[in-house]
Amino acid sequence: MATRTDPLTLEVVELIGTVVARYHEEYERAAAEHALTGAQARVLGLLSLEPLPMRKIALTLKCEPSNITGIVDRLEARELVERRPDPADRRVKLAAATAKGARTARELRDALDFAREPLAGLSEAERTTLRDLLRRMLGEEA
Amino acid sequence: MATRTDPLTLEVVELIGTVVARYHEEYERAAAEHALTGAQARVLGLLSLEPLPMRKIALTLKCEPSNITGIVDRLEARELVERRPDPADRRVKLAAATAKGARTARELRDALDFAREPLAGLSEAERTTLRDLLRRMLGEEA
DNA sequence: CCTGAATATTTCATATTGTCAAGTAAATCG
DNA sequence: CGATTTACTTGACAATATGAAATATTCAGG
Repeated sequence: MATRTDPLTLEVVELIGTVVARYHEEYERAAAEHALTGAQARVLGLLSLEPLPMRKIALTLKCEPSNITGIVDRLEARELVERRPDPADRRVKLAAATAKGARTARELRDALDFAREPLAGLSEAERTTLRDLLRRMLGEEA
Repeated sequence: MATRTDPLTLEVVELIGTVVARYHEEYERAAAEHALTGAQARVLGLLSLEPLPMRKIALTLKCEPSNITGIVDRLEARELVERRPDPADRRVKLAAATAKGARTARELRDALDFAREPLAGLSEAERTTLRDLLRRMLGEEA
């Protein structure tokens, strides 16, 4: 239990807190530039990879399915996303990014400079070390 | 610009995204155990360090001052925080954690095991390396 | 000192996000 | 076939966020 309070560990925890805060700021800023909220940007980002059932979006974002309905409604109203029937199961609605939505998602990703520009200051060997330490910190499943 | 798209950098960026998601989950979970929202927990955490003018809280959390009014209202209703006049400027109200609020903030901090337990799996030398890499990634000001 | 601009906070209107409970439609199981 | 489960939507409500307007106070210039 020595690691729970030793100064080094506390400092790393605090640095991670700073990383989290910085990441969020950047994410919200990038989303706002496209007149999207953070939640909308997250859903659009997911759907730009592949169409997903509403249920799956809720599971991924760990929120209630009823919440996703509204977010997709707003994205759909702006023609960034569309609902399609699932041919295999008529209960399911697949949400999919439109061409316009995919374009917006790409621009959003490009705008997300956080951790990309700062990482340029690290050598390849250092980035490898950082990757390995983060992987181990996040555990096996990551 | 090679670092903007090379696989190693993208993987590190993705790992950081995972860290951010995990941190948030844990933070919300810890707050919920005390029947607090994330925003309330953040404000209470700030005020447990020192009393602050409402304006300062808004600046720190990068949101509108009118937003803070409601959050402090709810914390005050639960006697976790109190508003005091600022003797130096009668326009200002200082929000301060009560004894009960300070206790809650401490429990909250202790419950925030994220990154503390996982870090136990890293040796001291590795934690030092991680700290230095994070510091450099965050830049001089961190 | 007095007036006008600036500052700190609150209030109000409004949008988004989140939860939960209830409702509808479709699939699945016995 | 009938009962249960699953997927999604709807409605009610709380919290959070923004922006504009209102109030009180401070401050700066004349």
